[in-house]
Amino acid sequence: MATLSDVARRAGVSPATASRVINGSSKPVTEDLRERVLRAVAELQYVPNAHAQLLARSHRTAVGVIVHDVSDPYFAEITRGLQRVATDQGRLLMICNSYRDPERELEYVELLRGHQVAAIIMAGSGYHDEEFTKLLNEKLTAYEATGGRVAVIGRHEHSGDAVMPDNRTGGWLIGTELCALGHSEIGVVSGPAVLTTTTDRLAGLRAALAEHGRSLPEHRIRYAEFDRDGGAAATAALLDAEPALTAVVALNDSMAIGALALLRSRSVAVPQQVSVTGFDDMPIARDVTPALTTVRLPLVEMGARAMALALDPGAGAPRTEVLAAEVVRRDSAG
Amino acid sequence: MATLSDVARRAGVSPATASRVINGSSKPVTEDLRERVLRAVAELQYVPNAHAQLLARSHRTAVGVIVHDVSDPYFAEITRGLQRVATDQGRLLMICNSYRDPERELEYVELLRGHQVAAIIMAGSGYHDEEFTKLLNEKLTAYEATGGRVAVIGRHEHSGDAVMPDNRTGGWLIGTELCALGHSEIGVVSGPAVLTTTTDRLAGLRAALAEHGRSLPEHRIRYAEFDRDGGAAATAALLDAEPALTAVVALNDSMAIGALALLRSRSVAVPQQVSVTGFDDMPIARDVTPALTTVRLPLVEMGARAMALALDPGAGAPRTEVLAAEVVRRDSAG
DNA sequence: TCCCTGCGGGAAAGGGCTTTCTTTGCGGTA
DNA sequence: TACCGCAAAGAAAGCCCTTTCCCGCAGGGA
Repeated sequence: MATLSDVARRAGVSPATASRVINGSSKPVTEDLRERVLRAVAELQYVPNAHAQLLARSHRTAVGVIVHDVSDPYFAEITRGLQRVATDQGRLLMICNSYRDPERELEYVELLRGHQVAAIIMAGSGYHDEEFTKLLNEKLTAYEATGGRVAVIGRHEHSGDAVMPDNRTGGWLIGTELCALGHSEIGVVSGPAVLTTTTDRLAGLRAALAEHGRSLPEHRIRYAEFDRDGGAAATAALLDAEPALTAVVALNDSMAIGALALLRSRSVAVPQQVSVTGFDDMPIARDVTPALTTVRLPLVEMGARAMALALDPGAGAPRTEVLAAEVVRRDSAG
Repeated sequence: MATLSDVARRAGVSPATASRVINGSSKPVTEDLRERVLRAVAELQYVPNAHAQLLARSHRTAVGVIVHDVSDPYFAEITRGLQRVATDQGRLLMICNSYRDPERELEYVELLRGHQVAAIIMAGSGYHDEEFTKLLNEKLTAYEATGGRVAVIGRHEHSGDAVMPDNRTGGWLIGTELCALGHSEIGVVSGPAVLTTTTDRLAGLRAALAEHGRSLPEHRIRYAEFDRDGGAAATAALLDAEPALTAVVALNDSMAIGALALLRSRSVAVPQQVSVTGFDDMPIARDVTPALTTVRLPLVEMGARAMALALDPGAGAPRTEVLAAEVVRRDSAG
């Protein structure tokens, strides 16, 4: 592996000069030397050692992102927004998948801190777990104490800059929608109960039903993983136990797609026999059949805003931006 | 930001000892000192500077991955396979999205090389572009010359270890399938013509049609981006120009989903009036309506194999593993 | 008593780069 | 001719860690 001094030696200059040429330093270098350096670089196929560079200039420039799983469309969209703003500002992103493992989230905070990132952005739900929340907050605070910036998307525990999708109102909206459509026997296909996203959405839904004089007993809720197969399994269990249901509220679109698949396999007509709704409005929601009635969250914008917050030091007071949810009416609820 | 010497000073030991404790070195350290060091680490919230570590131990351990877009399910699946093997071997992955921009691919090769990765894996299609191919090969070869390992997924230009999905046979299979179903008026919704994936799949398809005495004239092929919207647009153009078609072959599943959406919007019944097929068998293919008849590629396995090749030095001769495609019959073709 | 061995700890040499500070050499003024 | 000032190049001091090499000391055998 060729080093900078190899280049310098070959060009007959000092490493300092070579460095200046390669990095386009503001310090002027005569055309002759500049050319010799560039030739040496090409001949040796020299590529600077990124670690050495990053060590030498104590320039924090990259930004770390912790999500549950980038290949999940929900986070893919958020990441797109993050990416856009980051690229505009010439910043590199380090993306880490926690796969919803709190332990791994803690590890990644340390990893990113060790990599000297300028900011850490945590996307995804918080956990109902005091122990973990305390630990995470400690680590984030320690990071901030050394000049790092933190922004979170949709978790309320950390007291700092935050972008919050309005999950509660979203739940309320979809509940209101179903009541307006005349449903009273409503079941819920829910994500894990430890996630704050889940409980927020449930709380909104519950409030809407209460306003219409309906209740949501615990036995009409099934908890499972926040993915397609979880949705299918929860729907199956729910229908077996509660055959009278006329509507199934899935707490995200992936689960809703699982619900649709299960209902199709049992030849239950949607929405004629049972209505199904989702949450998030991922791109695929319009392509399943029937097209999914769901709650839209401005995912890309959430990402963009979070990155903007993270990169702008701010005045000191923590900022919170709440982004509104809205119902998207398609064909799966009637 | 606390440094190792801060820790050492606070614990009253030398940096060497502190380092040994923190990294669990094989060299023994008395219980007393070990404890003092650990206490200092906790008190100072010390996190080692990753760049300094990576520089000091000239240990290449991370692996770089260049894909078109991880949030595209095709690459998401491949990445899952890569990830699995990498994790098993305790390796970190650096994932880079080229967004199908050749320029960016070249940049990322340099970036990864600069980051001292142990191996680079390139997934996704090659380009029909001699200039670019030559440049890329030069960069990869230079990287290999310094001890780096390279494995590619599905591109034939680089002479090294490779995992190859059998795109040509896949195209042949789907063509044969449609002929068997009695179709003779077949149109193609294709990805960009510069991608080798596209031309391989087309070639197989063409061969199958030829075997059944049918041809595939150029005006029955529409080229567009390899995504949903590209698929919808190409299908619209194709149907307008060739109203007699009874089958549309999309060259990947995303495009097929776009085709389905467009046909639905025009109230064309699938498969009664027009059959549609996809390619790749992404997870969502079974959840659209009608469920997609497509060609399955073992995406996760492709990733796993590629990582295995990359991490195993091999005997010297380049290895190529071809992974077979198979038809998955669902409801969109009849 | 002396020497050797072995173990725990520290000093110091990198690892490859950036950047400040210093030096050198030149043209121009008094 | 002597001196000043400036521009361009080089020397060297870090950046923060790991790891080799060396040293001192205690214990055991001769």
